[in-house]
Amino acid sequence: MKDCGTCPIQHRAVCSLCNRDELGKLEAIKYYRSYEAGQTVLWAGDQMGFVASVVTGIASLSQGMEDGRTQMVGLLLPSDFIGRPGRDTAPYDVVAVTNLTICAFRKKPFEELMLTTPSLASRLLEMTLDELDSAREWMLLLGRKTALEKISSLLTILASRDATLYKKATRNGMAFDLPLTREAMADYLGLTLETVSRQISGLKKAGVIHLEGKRRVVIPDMNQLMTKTGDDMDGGILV
Amino acid sequence: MKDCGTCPIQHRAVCSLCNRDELGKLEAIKYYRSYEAGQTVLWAGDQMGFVASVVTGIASLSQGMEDGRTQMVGLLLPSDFIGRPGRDTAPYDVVAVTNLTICAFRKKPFEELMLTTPSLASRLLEMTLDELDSAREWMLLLGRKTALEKISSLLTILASRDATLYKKATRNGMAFDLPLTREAMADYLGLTLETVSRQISGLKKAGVIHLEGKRRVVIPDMNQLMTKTGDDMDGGILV
DNA sequence: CGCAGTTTTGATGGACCTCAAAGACCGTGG
DNA sequence: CCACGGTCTTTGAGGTCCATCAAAACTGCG
Repeated sequence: MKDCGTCPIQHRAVCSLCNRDELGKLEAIKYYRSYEAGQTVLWAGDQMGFVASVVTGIASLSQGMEDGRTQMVGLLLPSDFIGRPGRDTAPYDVVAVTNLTICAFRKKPFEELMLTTPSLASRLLEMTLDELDSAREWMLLLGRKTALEKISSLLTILASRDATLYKKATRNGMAFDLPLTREAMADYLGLTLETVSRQISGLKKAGVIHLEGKRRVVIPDMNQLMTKTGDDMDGGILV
Repeated sequence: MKDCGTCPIQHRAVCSLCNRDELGKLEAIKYYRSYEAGQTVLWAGDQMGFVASVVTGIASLSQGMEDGRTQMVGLLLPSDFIGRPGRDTAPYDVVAVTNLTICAFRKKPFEELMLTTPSLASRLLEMTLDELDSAREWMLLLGRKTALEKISSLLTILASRDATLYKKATRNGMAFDLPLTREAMADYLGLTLETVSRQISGLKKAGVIHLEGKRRVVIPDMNQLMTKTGDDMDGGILV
């Protein structure tokens, strides 16, 4: 996977607008790193020598309070960007949720390249604006949704991301793997792990979802799940 | 206030890195608009013909659910940016919290200017990354803090913003105006207005704050307020 | 004054947290 | 193969924080 030409995320990553020449310059300063599920990629406050794109796997961004309470503030999926040009310490803990591979760029040269490469800067702006939108959507979830709505929203999002990944539409009977532990879900949703577990059991008993083992979720009726999210469903296209 | 040279926010706004020549081009496509407190600047879903900087006053970004629940997802203060180049409908309601003046740029020409003006694009990226950080900080507040911690955090933030505005440090005995109604605070904090009122009464009874009228807040001991926020205080510099 | 909007205060209930223990899953080693 | 321990998950009982419902007090204004 040395070559950007065969990169699975090239069409969506920070480098997606770069031409062959610009990709060449990026290749010169890039290197891959892998982490196992559970490993910490960066601790909040660490010096960051690189910025990076997630190539495969999932990472989380988390913020903690002194007494141990933590809140996940972002899930990084393939093609998402880690780090911030112009700042040299990590603001959040970055943890590999699943096995993870990233395409890292040495920070200094990357920042220099940004100055002379509008296609890089403008794609990063676009991605950052998208992330800001997701963060704000999550604020609505954290501030106003009930536990049931939170869980349903998370499952809906994970289902549609899984569908996107395999280029399929969400549909009745679809199944996907839950990459997160109950605790990680709780941290993301602003709940306790017990509440997460109870709500999932509730959805299972109500027949909205089935579980195959602990980690595989089957959704017999996508519409039914979406009615539990509290969201407007006008945009929900079912197949 | 026609001239960017006398603009109070020029040094922090999206145009802060522009040279005289670039400012000239911006002046050609800009116009001021004013709104009274309570007026809606944009409805979610509206076509946006412009992007803008807040010059004076405060605006809020809010997201609503069908059943009426709402969550404020951002507070826009002087120098903050409204709108997103590359998208033409507003994602959130934008409401003038106080009397408000904005410096608007026609969207199409602004987008064209962005393509040829790196200082504009890079400043917007920087501002967007800062906003993303604030949004994530707010996620911690919404997901994990208690009502008392939420109120205390909001008061601390408003106090330090007020101090910044007048180029003073936060200090014991400082006073500032609460620009938000109880309901607006509740929408921002993910609480009900009754809970907001009760917590403020509690802080008042505990002597952590004093109220002069309903809207002016006096903070006799900034440190005491900050211990209520739940945050790490290592950075808190008192005068 | 009287009215509308905002804020305060009270009483009650419920959603979710906390504490606790048991059950399921999985790899390891006897 | 099964026993063993560790991790993750489920389930239960009880308590608390905050939402909800309701009404009164305050504010500003015609």
